[in-house]
Amino acid sequence: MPSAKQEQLVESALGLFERLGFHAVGIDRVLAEAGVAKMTLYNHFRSKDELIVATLELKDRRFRSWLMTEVERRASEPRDRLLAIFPTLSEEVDQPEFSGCIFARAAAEFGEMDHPVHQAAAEHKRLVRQYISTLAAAAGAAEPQRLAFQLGALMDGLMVNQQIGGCEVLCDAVHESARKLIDDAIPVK
Amino acid sequence: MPSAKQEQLVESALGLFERLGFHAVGIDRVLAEAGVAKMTLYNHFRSKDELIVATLELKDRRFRSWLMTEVERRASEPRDRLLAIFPTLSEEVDQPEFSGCIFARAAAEFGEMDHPVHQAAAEHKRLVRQYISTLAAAAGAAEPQRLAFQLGALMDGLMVNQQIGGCEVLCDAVHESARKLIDDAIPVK
DNA sequence: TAACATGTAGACAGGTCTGTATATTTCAGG
DNA sequence: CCTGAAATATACAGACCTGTCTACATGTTA
Repeated sequence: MPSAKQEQLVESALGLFERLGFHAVGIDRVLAEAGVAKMTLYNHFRSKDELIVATLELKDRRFRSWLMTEVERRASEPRDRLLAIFPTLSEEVDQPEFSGCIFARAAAEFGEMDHPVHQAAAEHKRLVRQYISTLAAAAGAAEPQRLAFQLGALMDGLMVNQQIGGCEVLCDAVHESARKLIDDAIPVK
Repeated sequence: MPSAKQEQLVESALGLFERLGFHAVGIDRVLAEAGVAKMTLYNHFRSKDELIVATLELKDRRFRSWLMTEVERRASEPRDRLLAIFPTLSEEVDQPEFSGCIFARAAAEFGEMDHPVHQAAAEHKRLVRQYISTLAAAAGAAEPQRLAFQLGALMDGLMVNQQIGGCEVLCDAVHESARKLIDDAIPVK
């Protein structure tokens, strides 16, 4: 049972880290935005890194919940749901304040594979792939995990390129890529 | 005509930034590794940011030159060269010390679009796309730029996922994606 | 030899960062 | 009303950061 102050801390931290990056945001700034004293932070978390991991775990739950809800709202057949991932994601990355995939950024800023932050990012990517793989299996893909890797890579490619220098055609081109891969991997009934 | 010391600075900086990140590496560490005095740095560059831009420009030239050389060595027909991009890139990302695309990382650490570092990263992605687009046009693609966006996104997706948590099947799955996209966009003669 | 550009060494200013220590306040439950 | 847990304000240590400054060494060229 997380306290209210704890939630507020993680919430503020997530917003700041998403906008400005992990190393670029100091603890004092998080505290000011959350309206919380420094000792309160260090009562709930052992270190800044532990706070970062908590923000990634929150974002992971939130992102996957949002993705699944949205995908299931847009389509009912597993095959159509696979395809619906990309218009859904496009809506997200088209937001003007979109600042890239926070998990990719976390893994980049904390490069050592055994760092807890890096591992939290890796776990998120794994879970997203797992969801895609489940959909692909339900849709009758011969190699659902393989398709999950392919679509996962497309998603990350979309986010990276959109953040570096967005472009009208990008989202549509990536969506078309996904359609071709899905069409090829899952025979139409 | 860049001085020898200047080249040494950029070279050391590139190595450190690739391994550890831009914010994580201080100037003193670059100076120690390069064996150069601090004033020498500030005689050649106005700021650390300017040094970072120089390292990105060096890496851009080096990466594209390597990519083109390798691709042209592996195949002679434009269409085969497009396909050869992915085994070539796979060789790079399979290195144990691979630490992700430094341009994506730069754009992540310097999020503001108008920051010189961000712009240098964007310029690199644009130039890579331009190369792909040229190959695609020579291969007879109907929409070479569109294919370039698709393959560029695949490249970034490969690099992000390999760095976050590499996997045997990833490179192969992405290569297969590229093959399908190319087959679909360029009719076999 | 003299002038000049280039690089070196090292201290320093002024700021930031994480994490700790201390002393005080708030507030709910018995 | 009293006790105790939780949060607060604030100062601080120790480290790191970028960028500047000064004084000195080196080596090339005229």
